Amino acid sequence: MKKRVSTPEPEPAARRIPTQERAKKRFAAILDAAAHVFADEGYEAATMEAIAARAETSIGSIYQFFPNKTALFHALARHYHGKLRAFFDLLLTGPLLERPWAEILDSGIDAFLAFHAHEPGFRAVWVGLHLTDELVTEGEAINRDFALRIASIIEVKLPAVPAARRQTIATLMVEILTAVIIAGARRPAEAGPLMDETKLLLRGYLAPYDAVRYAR
Amino acid sequence: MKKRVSTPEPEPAARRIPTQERAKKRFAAILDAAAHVFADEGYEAATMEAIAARAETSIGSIYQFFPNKTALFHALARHYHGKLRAFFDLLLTGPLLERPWAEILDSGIDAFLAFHAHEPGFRAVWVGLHLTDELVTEGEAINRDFALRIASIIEVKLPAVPAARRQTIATLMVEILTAVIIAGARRPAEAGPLMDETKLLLRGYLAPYDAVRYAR
DNA sequence: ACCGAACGTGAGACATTCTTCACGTTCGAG
DNA sequence: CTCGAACGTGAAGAATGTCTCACGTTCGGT
Repeated sequence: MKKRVSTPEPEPAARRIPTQERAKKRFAAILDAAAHVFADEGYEAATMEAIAARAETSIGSIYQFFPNKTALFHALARHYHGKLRAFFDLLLTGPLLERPWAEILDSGIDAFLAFHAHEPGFRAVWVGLHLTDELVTEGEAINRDFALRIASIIEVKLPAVPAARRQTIATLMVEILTAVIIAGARRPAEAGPLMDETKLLLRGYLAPYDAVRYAR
Repeated sequence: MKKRVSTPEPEPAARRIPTQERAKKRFAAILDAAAHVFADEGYEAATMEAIAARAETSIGSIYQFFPNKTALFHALARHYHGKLRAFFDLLLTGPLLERPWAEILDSGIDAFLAFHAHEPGFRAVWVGLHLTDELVTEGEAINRDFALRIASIIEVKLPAVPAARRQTIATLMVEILTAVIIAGARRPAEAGPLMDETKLLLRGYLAPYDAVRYAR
């Protein structure tokens, strides 16, 4: 279950790629089941058995497509990484970008919240990705990607923000959003107020830079 | 390793309480080793074997004092909870509280950072406490405690903050500090700038309430 | 010096989970 | 309809990890 420090990672055996329709369906069902089970139990506690059961298939079938548990999790991570990309592409090319900064902030956060609510496995993957060294790399990639997109929005909408701090601010925003969403999931009763306060926080914090454009 | 839904939790057997000096030393060594191993590997991946090895003792000795792995982790959590309490008591009774808000914020964060750096296991415990349902309760207790102390500082130093939002703000601050510290540990190179930006963020966000006292 | 209590040990019982594989089934091209 | 390839299955193998327990050692009061 755990890799000893010296193990040279025995090159995960290649697996079958589904060609028939039923195999594709099964593949998708496994991925979906994995998302739910990982979300409910966490990476370590989730068992292949449970995932197979939830996908209404057998353990053997999972191993037809994924060489091991880690690979399954990675596939899920890539899946969500792609979805997050699509989400941002939509946001960055849509009409929202023409609105004032405060509105982008509010609506962007709401949209991201909706994305989270709609993809139950995403949070689990995101959290799980920072758990073990094995998975951190993938998680960092998603986070960095996320931060880069935010930085590009800041560059356009808040040109008064010093370029040197732009990336740090974007990173901080990602970390804060992540933390608040996770906290909200932990205590649903506080989720609403906490999120509202977070919006106020981010708006208030960056307000000086937003004001510049009107100040001169 | 995992509890099945119906298991009625078989009442953890009582363990020996160390009376002799050598037993106390061993007890402490186990706790210390556990902190490091949990920090390095995470709760699930940490093995009792590894903890015993690090404490330079045998597995059997651990089970002399702790009925199971969870209990060991809980003991560690209580240990750090106490230390955090002491940390805040020091802060809340010290001369720092007489200084202006911005200074309390900066110095308080620095002190908390130092606390973290000085207690390597604390972060691991803090993170681990939110991983499995089994441990969430303890983690929430620490977080709530933390937030209450911050709220009480806000009440004194920033009386302009509406009472209704005080607790939410304090909770948000705890979540943010946690997130930034964890992120900093993940990417040490960015830790400094990220923490500085966090200070700016919190200061800027609450500045309006701080200004009130001088404004009238 | 003596002795009961406290202590320390680690092999192994027991349990869980990942992963493989040989076998049976279904599909679809010809 | 035929047949090879793709597919699905789950019992069993292999690995790892938690926790117990019978035994040997050390301590400290008398």
